[in-house]
Amino acid sequence: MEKLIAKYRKEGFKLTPQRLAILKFLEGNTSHPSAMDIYSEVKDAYPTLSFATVYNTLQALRNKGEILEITINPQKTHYDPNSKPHHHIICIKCKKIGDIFKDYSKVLQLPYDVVSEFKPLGNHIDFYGICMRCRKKERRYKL
Amino acid sequence: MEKLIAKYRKEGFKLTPQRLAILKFLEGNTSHPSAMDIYSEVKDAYPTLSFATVYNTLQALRNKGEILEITINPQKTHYDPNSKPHHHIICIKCKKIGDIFKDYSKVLQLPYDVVSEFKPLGNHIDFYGICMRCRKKERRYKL
DNA sequence: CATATAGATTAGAATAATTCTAATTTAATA
DNA sequence: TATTAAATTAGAATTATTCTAATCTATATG
Repeated sequence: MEKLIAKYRKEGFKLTPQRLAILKFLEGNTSHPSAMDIYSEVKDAYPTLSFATVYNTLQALRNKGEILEITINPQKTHYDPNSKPHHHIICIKCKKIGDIFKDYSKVLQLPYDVVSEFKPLGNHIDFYGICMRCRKKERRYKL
Repeated sequence: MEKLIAKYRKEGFKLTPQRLAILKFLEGNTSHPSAMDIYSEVKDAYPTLSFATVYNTLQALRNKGEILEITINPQKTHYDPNSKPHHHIICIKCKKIGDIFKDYSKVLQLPYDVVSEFKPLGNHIDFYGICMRCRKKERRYKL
């Protein structure tokens, strides 16, 4: 965290208390929060916090490649502070999102007609499934 | 198309002229239109068309599994009338979306810790890349 | 063919996420 | 400590989508 902060300062990215609070909230966070989630949390410590600041900070971090946008939910964007490329698995019942750290690039060969039209740079997989909790719930109803 | 319409009628899905126009617009359409795209097009033939009808119809078709939602763009949902499972490749410059018809399920083995937490049901891959047109444009600027 | 009615359509209002604005404040530097 | 470019703020604006309640109509039935 300290190193990151020094790097930001060097880049001319001003470290305001609000931004530090947002960074702290995001650090190691695997809950895939929305802008609202971040706002609610940080607002407790900084009651004058505005959405503009949250969005502004998220945009800056996205441009730096420090966080990833998750667009699974058409209602609102979620953010993932883990910038290492990884994939997601979403429970089709409760929408819980799990992380998958595995690189499939080598096995994802694209068909010829696609390669001739696009130069591929990366990939992201959304797996769909049902999580433990929801599976247990389903069973309960069936019995 | 005729068969599909007969099927819909049997299911009690009323085939109004507006719906037929939407279905006709979507049939074989590979442009991944947004609700607005559909509205604009069909409005020409049915000037009283409302967004409610477009969304209502899209929702019904989605529930039937006839169309897929594309959530790549956080601004708005796009729709894909090709209900066969397939993947997408998105140009990071112009956002053009291409279709990829290939089943990668067999090579997408999930790590153990994920399988113990989720029962996987399906997957969708978004590839990122740069399309021909944008690559040509880039080259032009560099020279 | 006329009728009944469940379901569809409509205009416009409501909602919700996100972006914009313009005035004020502040982190970082000198 | 003063300077200033950049950040913060409240609140307005924007945009996609959903809701509402009144009206209309595709379909099934007599």
